[in-house]
Amino acid sequence: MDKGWCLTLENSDPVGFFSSKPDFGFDLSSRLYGKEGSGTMFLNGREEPSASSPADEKRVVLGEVDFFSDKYRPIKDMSVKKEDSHTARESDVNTGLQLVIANTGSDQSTVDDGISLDVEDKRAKNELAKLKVELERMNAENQRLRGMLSQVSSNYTALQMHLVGLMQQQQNSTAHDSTQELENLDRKSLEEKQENGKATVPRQFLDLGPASEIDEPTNSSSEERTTSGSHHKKIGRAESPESDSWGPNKIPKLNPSKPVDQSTEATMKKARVSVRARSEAPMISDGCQWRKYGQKMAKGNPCPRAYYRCTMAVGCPVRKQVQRCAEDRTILTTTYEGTHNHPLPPAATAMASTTSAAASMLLSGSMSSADGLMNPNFLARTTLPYSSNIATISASAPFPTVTLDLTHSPNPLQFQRVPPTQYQFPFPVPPQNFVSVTTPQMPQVFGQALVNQSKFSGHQSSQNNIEPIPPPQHHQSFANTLSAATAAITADPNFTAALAAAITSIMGGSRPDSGNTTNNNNNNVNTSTINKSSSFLGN
DNA sequence: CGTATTTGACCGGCGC
DNA sequence: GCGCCGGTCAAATACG
Repeated sequence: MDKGWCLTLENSDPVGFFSSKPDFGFDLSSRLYGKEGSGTMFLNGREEPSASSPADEKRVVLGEVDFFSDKYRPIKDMSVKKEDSHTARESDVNTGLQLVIANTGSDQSTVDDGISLDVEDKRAKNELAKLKVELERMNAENQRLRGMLSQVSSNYTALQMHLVGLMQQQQNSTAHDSTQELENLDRKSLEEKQENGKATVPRQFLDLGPASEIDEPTNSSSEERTTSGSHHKKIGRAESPESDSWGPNKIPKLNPSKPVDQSTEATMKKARVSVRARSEAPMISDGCQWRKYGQKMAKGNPCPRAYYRCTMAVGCPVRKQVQRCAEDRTILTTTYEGTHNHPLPPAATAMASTTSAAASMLLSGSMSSADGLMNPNFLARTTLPYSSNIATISASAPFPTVTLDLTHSPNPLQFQRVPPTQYQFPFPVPPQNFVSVTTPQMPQVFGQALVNQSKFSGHQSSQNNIEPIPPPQHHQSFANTLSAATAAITADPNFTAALAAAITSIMGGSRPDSGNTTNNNNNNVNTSTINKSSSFLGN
């Protein structure tokens, strides 16, 4: 094509013939330029030599060019004549496409060698393809590294928790409470089991959490929840040992005669994680499937509270309550309890890991707090220095509850008090790589969760979507928020217990998530609250 | 027709 | 002991 020629396409195609084509650009070799607005040109064009054509006539073949293979598939052959008016148009009756040729000496024509342009274009495409391949390779590598990091982190956590257990055991050996001794023995045996076990991650960590209960053996408040004979009818339905974890009936009553591990396990099961998030949807998306089994009007809130149970696996004990906030009905409070007894879809791992970590934090925090009360130094040096700083215990809640407030913009240093009876657990500022590194990693570390939720999501992750229902976008962002929350929680170097809990999930059987959750980020965990009942910590 | 939801009944804990 | 409350059950109903 001669210098000064400028070919443009105006797609007036009313039937969308061209608009349905890939929009990867134009083949510059033909010097065809898409004209957005009047109809985006999605086709590539190629100027074809036409021996018989006069100098003022151009023959242009429109076609598709495969981006990767660089193969060209002609679609339409058109020729245009240059006119004195500097502009010529040719319409195609079949497609409605208008090819416009102008002799204006525009800058597009600065390159007059179509062949060199073509070569350059191809080279660029090849380069791009190579880059893509490289990018994929890097991604794979990244995933692998994340897995390794997760493994290392898990091992570290296991070791640290083991150390904590040993230290506490030592402490207890001097201060003795028979129950404590029992607990220590229990921990030790559990740890030993762990060591002999398949995974490197301590399943027992979760069970160790509620140590505080044990620290307060005499008290009436803790105890024996589900296993005692009082509840009855529910036992039948529960197939897993954890199945009856939810319910008012299970409020702890300390029964010293019960094995320690049972009580601790029960406590773990009783731990709840509340997630506050803004959502117009009836439920937030957490990637699990739920079945509603009840709805009640709760006192002090005009909005009904809905009860759901996880239906992703038979006998899964996980329940959740969903209720709108009375003050701000755009805020949805979802409270989870229980541990899934099945693998979770990637989409569910964000919520799962978040809540699991939070619950673990709570439980371990209770232990630490209790220990801290008895042994401040120990506490300060071990698990939860933050909590020790603000660890005044609330006496109201029947269940230990962690509240993740995702309704505010991130303000890491802000300690926000939510319910009057709860105290805040300050998470440290998420690291800068919080989004790009930590978040994706978490799902790998935390394979299974304490909790999750349902069908609206499930598509946060590109692969393995179990949920059939495509999630609204806000669900996606919510999942990302959860990932961020998880990241924030786990970003706390002192938050080993949370890690332990999360890791426990892995042991729970779910395969690690590929961690491909991309981070978009409206993630904001600016606040977390811990609410510990009196029974939990003892007064 | 199978599954999910709704909704009133029921149960146990707790406070008075 | 009674009533309130939170939570669960299960029959009835709705839905696809």
